[in-house]
Amino acid sequence: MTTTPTADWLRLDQQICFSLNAASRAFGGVYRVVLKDLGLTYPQYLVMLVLWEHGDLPVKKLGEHLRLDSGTLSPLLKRLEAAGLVRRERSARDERSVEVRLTEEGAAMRERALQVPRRIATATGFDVDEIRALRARLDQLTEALDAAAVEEAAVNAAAESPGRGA
Amino acid sequence: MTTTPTADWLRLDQQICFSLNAASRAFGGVYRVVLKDLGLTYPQYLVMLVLWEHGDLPVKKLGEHLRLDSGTLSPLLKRLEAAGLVRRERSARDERSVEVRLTEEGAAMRERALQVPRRIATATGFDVDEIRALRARLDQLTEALDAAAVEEAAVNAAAESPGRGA
DNA sequence: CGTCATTTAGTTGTAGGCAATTGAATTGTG
DNA sequence: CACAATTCAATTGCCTACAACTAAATGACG
Repeated sequence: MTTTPTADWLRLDQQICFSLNAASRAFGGVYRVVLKDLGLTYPQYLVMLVLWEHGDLPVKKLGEHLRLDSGTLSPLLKRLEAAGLVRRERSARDERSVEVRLTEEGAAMRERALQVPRRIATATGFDVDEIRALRARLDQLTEALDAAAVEEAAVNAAAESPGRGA
Repeated sequence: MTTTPTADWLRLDQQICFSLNAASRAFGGVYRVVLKDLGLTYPQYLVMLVLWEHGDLPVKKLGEHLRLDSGTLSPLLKRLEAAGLVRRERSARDERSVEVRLTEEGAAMRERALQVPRRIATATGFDVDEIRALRARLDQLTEALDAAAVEEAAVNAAAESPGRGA
């Protein structure tokens, strides 16, 4: 049982989100180096991962896997297309939808990418089980935060227009 | 002891960095909502935290606390200045340096910000000790990654120009 | 004193991320 | 069928992040 003075709650080094941010950006640094020979940025690499795993997908599905919307994906996919790794084709069945397809070159890159996860895993200094445990913890955190964001948004909306409360 | 087929290493849901990214962005969502009445973005809030904790600081020091460089801080600080929370003044002793000072309004905002960490902590669904443990784990991860980035960069540099090896 | 390397902010260019809007296609409903 | 609501991708605008570069000021050293 550890009590903390209220004032200290504002200390930067107590903010979990700061540690999280720092770790995320540190990963960015490692990926930047490791992905350089593939010519990919980290988010582009994530898109390729999804395509390698699931095959061709509409932008919508891609976004669901990655939790990204079209505002982020559209320009990113254009860059992948310009790099020759991907084609974007309007679906014939549903003209609203755009299918993202791997090119030969994009599919071929998978082989070269196989070494990436191992290099990254090594860089973390964690073993497989530690990584798994941390992942589980983070996913749990994300779930709680997503739920809370909805809650908070509802509270805020109620505060702005005190319409019909429960 | 769990062996994983090499091919599976590319699976998105095995990438620790993805969980990390997702959590980081989920935090972003909560902070966006919680910080709305303060009119701050999350990185701006971090800057304010540092200033509240350490008082006026040159841009350089601010960047060291936050691991951000002038390319990120300069425009961000301009926005804080435009919002009236901060002043930027060329140091008299060293004209290269720019002191970032809290305005009355900026200092006063601290009171209103005191509630933020509690709301965020609640949103995580974790208790204080769980947060502390996760923070420690993440900081450890960041340290390992920072070290590895340097290693990898050295390897890459050596590969590009095979100059004098050890 | 003068020159040169270093330090410090700022700027530019590229790339994410996200909210809000737009426009086209599809679906549901009368 | 007609028309409204919905879905989907793209676009716009704003805010990070970071590499590479510029410009000004400082410090060290011959």
